[in-house]
Amino acid sequence: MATRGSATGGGARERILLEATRLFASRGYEGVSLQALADAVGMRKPSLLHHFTSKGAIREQVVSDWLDHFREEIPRRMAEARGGLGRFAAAVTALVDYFGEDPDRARLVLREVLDRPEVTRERLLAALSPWVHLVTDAIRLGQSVGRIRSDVDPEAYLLEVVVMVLGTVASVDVTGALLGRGGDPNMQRRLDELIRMARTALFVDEEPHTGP
Amino acid sequence: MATRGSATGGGARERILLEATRLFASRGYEGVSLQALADAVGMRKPSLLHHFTSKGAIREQVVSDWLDHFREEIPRRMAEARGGLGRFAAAVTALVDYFGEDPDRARLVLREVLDRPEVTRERLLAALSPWVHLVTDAIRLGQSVGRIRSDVDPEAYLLEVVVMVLGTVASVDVTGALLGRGGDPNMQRRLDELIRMARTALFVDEEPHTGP
DNA sequence: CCTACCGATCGGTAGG
DNA sequence: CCTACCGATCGGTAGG
Repeated sequence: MATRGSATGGGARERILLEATRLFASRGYEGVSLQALADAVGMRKPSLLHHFTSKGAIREQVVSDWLDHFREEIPRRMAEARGGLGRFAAAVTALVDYFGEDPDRARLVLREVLDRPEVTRERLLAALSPWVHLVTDAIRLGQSVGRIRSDVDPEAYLLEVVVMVLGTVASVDVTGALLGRGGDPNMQRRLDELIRMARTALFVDEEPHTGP
Repeated sequence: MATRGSATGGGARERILLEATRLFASRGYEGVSLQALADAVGMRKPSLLHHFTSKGAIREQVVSDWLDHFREEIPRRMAEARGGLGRFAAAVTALVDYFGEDPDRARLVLREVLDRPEVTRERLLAALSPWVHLVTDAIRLGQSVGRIRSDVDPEAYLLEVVVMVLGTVASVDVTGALLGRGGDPNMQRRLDELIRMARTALFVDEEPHTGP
């Protein structure tokens, strides 16, 4: 995807997309002017439009770059995270790590969901359908073997976990204050509880997760 | 709160706030111009500013009206929802009902969280702190009696449930499509699974919830 | 990647 | 609650 990949010098296109992602995530698409984006990148406004045909085109590229990244990153992390908790923990941990390491990712997705429900629905449907089926098939398998609670609704369960991860990461600065003192170790505390809830609500009995 | 309460005729101020809530929720504060708001209300743009000193003042009023409503509505519903599931189900059901009956409420809150983290943190902290303590005290009590799982993190658990409710309601149009065919009964299906997850992750053993 | 510039729309004011 | 109008900024273009 990256044509140059240098730090700050080369790859104007990449620098534009990087700043656009950060700004769109924190202020929203409508809240970011081309002028503000140009300032952040370090060029004049019309120069942006030599790289992208319009402001909307920048948004599309930001979103589709993210979707590409997500689509390859999540399965990869799931594959390498084969610990003692099985496929479930690998999936949830991959999600938590992916969004946790850059909350802007979660904010960007939530904003697209709020700002453009129809467009975003179609995009997510196309990109995530295979992945959803992979996970829900695994859940149904676990149910037939008796390891997973029979009253779990596989698709709805998965979506609830995703919503919980996205919402938690995106809102940790705001909601973390309700926990008590302390800076942002609250993030980890929230994610720990999230994982506990997801695990407890899924498996028939508590796993002795003594593995790696 | 309503000074007149008539259908569409009286209470210009209320009509402005109603339309502003809907528009801010669906397009975001930056995405709604005073002109668009004036059109929706059915008056000219300068007339809006005879009722509110600025666009920002409209936003403040929308948010604080919502906070007032939320603060009185949630405890009220918790009080009257004394079914067989105890305080927990009352709280979660009150939350789910409150946001579920008008998804714009959830969208508005999420947008404020994303758009103005600092301001929103202080506001929610002031408004929700007492309510948070009420619920978490009840959880700790349940833990000491052995009815609630000892590994539950009370504050984090509550926030995760709130995040799940908000995220689910706000995104149901988008994420519901990943469930399968069907219109919006998916909303109920999602909320059912949400409640099941919240309950299972909280109580030591499954409740035979045969009560009302 | 720049200067110079476009019409349209922004939030808001004057004045009645 | 209106008409008329303000300077500033919006996304985008011309032309090099």
